[in-house]
Amino acid sequence: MSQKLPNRDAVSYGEAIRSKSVRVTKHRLLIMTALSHERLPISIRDLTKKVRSCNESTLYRSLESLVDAQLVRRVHLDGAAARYELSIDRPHHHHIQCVRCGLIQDVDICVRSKEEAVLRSTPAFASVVDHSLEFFGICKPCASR
Amino acid sequence: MSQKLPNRDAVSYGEAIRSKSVRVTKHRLLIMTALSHERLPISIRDLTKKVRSCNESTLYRSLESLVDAQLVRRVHLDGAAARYELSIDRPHHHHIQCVRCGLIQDVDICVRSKEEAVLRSTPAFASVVDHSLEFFGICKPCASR
DNA sequence: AGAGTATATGCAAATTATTTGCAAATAGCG
DNA sequence: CGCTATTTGCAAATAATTTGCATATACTCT
Ligand SMILES: [Mn+2]
Ligand SMILES: [Mn+2]
Ligand SMILES: [Zn+2]
Ligand SMILES: [Zn+2]
Repeated sequence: MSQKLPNRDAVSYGEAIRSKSVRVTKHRLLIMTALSHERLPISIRDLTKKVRSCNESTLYRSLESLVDAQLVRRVHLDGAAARYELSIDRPHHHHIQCVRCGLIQDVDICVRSKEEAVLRSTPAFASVVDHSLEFFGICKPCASR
Repeated sequence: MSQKLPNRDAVSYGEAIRSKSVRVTKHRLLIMTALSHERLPISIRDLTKKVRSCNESTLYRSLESLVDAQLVRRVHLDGAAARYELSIDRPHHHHIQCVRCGLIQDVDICVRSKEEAVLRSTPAFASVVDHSLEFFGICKPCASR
């Protein structure tokens, strides 16, 4: 799971962005490149430290666009702030976080195959377009302490 | 799925709370009773309107305790604010929300059976204690509009 | 390449969400 | 009932997210 960050170049992200009919801007490229350097979902607060040239409002607005375009995923773990990670270049996945120390790791379990069952059980819905899935546990160091 | 709110009395919630070695207070009983009247996860902002006698700080702190005690679940759907729902009196479940209109419905699909696989794929973790799972889709009215 | 238009960004301010300190109130225990 | 650990109210701090508006920029068309 995870690891092996392809670290593509900005041009390549430009193509990815354009293909979703989202405007390719300097900031969006910077944001996606910054995210590509992260191994785990990062909060906007932390991202501002990595993309200094980008105003915080722009971060919020750009990430919103990128999430809509499915180039980035928004993840809710502990704490009130959302975190973000690239959703291209690495396989779709989810996370597990230690409730004691906050450690986060990727996990490759997914529920996409359950979407059909979801639709069967909720006749009010016509389709499933996305899902969020996060596990919480206790990491080994915390368990043996 | 869902529906059929047992609407138990405060005494009964008192026992549930005590059984988790959490102090039984007037506010906690009021909060759990208020939650028992909700069909869907509710934000703290909305909950303050239902539990007028309870200070907002108390709501935050009480809900934190109740979540820790697993009597309440915290749910992240659209928007920045967390929502809360009782986690007793009705079976463990998750939700699906329409990305167009915000409609929320309960879903009985779950991933508990995948926890073992999660542990196998993340050797750094000793146990899984919880998970969050939410689906997003398009409801039929929105789909045919 | 240049003009025109829709969209993005900076900046400051507003709003919303959550957390905290501390004194007073209360629950649980004997 | 009296004691002690917790909880609560209140006000204030902090954190997170959103918004208005003037300016800058991306993309389309010529
Ligand atoms: Mn990840
Ligand atoms: Mn529910
Ligand atoms: Zn998935
Ligand atoms: Zn579940």
